[in-house]
Amino acid sequence: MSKCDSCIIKEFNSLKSLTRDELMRVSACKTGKVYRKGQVIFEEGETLNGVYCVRDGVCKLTKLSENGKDQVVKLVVKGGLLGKRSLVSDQKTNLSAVALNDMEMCFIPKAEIMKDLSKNPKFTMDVLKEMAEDLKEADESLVNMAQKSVKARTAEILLYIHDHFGTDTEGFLSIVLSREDYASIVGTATESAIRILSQFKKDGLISTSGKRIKIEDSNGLKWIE
Amino acid sequence: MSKCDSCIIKEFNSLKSLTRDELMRVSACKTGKVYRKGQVIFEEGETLNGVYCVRDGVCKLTKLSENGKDQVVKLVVKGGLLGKRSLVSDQKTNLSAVALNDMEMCFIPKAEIMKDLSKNPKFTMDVLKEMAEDLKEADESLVNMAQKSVKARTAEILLYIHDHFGTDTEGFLSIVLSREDYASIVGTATESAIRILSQFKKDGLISTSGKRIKIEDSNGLKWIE
DNA sequence: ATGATTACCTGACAAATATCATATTCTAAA
DNA sequence: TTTAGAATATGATATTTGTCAGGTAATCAT
Repeated sequence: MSKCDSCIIKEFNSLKSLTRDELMRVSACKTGKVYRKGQVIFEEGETLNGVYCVRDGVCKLTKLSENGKDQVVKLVVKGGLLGKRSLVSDQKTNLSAVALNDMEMCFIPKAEIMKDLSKNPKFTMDVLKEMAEDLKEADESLVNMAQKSVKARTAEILLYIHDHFGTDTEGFLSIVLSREDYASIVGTATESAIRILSQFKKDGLISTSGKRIKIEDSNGLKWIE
Repeated sequence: MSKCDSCIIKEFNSLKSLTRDELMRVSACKTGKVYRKGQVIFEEGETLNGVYCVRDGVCKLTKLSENGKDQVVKLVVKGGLLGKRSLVSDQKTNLSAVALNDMEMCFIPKAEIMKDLSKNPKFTMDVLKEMAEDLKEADESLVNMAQKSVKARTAEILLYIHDHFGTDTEGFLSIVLSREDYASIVGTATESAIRILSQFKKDGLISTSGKRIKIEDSNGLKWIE
C-alpha cells in the first residue's frame, strides 16, 4: 500500500495539514479496505474507532427516518473523510455509510488521529474548517428541503452532482445513482422521483443511457420551481 | 458590565474551557449589546468580526430561501454562541440572527477569540465538539424535514421547545413564537401552521393563552404522524 | 440462454399542502 | 380610548405529492 505522505488524496482533505512525520506515523498504522458496490461501510449507531479516507469510489451517508425510510444526507467521493464528527464528539456515529460503487479506502485508527488533533493546531483548525463547511452545506440542504418543491430539489441534485463530481468522457454524470437513491436524496417517494426524471427527459432537460444521466439543458434545470 | 470569569453563562458554552487568564483578556475587550424584540443582530452575507454570547433572551437563526421565504434553522437561548461557524471558516455568515424577545448579549472581537483558538487546544476541541453537535442536529432536522409530514414536524417542534427551553411558572412554553415563526421553522405556509395548531387545540393536545402555548398531552403529540 | 429478481415506468386515485379570499381578534400607536 | 395595522382564523379550491396496482425492461446467478 502506498504511503500517506506521497498519497495525492490527502491534498483534498485536512490530512494535508499534517507534518511529514505525522503522516509517516499515520501511514504506518493505517489499513487499506475495499468495499463492493452496495456494501455497508458502517451503520448508524456503531462506534467507529477511526476515520475512513476515500481513495476511490463514491458512497452515500444516510440516516434512518422514524418512518423507516433512509434519507441520504451527503455523497462522499475521493478525498473525503468519513467519521470525523463521530471521532471529535466521541459519540456513536449518527449516519450510515454505504458504497455506491466499488471503493478503496484507508482506515486510520482513532488513537493516531486524536494524537495529531491534540498536538497540531493547524490540523485541528483544518478539521474545524471542514466541519464548518459541512454545517453550512447542511443548513443549505435544510432550507432547500423545507422550501422547495420535489421537482426543484431533483433538478438541483442533478446540477449539484454535475458541478461537484463532474462527468465522464461522454458527458454523463460521473456518479450513477438508482431512482431510489435519487428519491432518498430529495426526500420523496421512488415513484415521484421516477416521474420527475421522466418528465425532465420529455422536456429535453436531461437524456439517459441505462442508468446514466446526461444534463442537456442546465439552464432549464436551474429555473425549475 | 460583569466580568467573563465570574459570568455563569460561560458554563453553558465552550468559553468554559478558557483559562482564568484568557477569560480576563476576553472580558477586557468584550462589549455588551442589547437588542429589542424583532431587531436584526446580523444578516446573511455580513462579515462578522466576532462572536456573540447570549446572556439573556432568545433569537432565531434564519436563512433566506430562493423563493423569498425565511427558513428558521436554529433557536438560540442563554449560553449560546452566535457566529462560530463564520469565525472559524473565515467566511461571511450564512445565516441571519433576529431577536425573538429583548436580548442581552456580549460581543467578543474575532482577534481575541482566534488567539485562544490557536493557543488553547482544550478550547479548540470544545468548539470542535460544539460544531459536531450542531452538525448532528442539522442532519436530524434534514431527515425530519424530508421525511415527516408538516403535522408531525409541528408536533415535534413543540416538544423540542418544551424539552430544550422549558416552561414558565404556569406551564406555558417559555419561548413564545408567532404562527409565522412556527411556519418558518417547520417549512410550511403560515395558514397551514395556524390550521395545525388549531387542530392540536381542538384535539386537546395543546392549549393556548394569547400567543402562549401549553402542552397538554405530550404523549399524544409524540404519536402524530 | 433462461428464469428469477430487481429496477424502472405509468395510471388512477387519495391524501397532504398551498393558495386565495375573507372574516375576526389582537395590539400598539395616536 | 380609539383605531389602523398586524396576527390569527377558517372556508373553498387548486396543486403537489403519496400510495397502490399493474405493467415492462434490465440484470444477475445458474
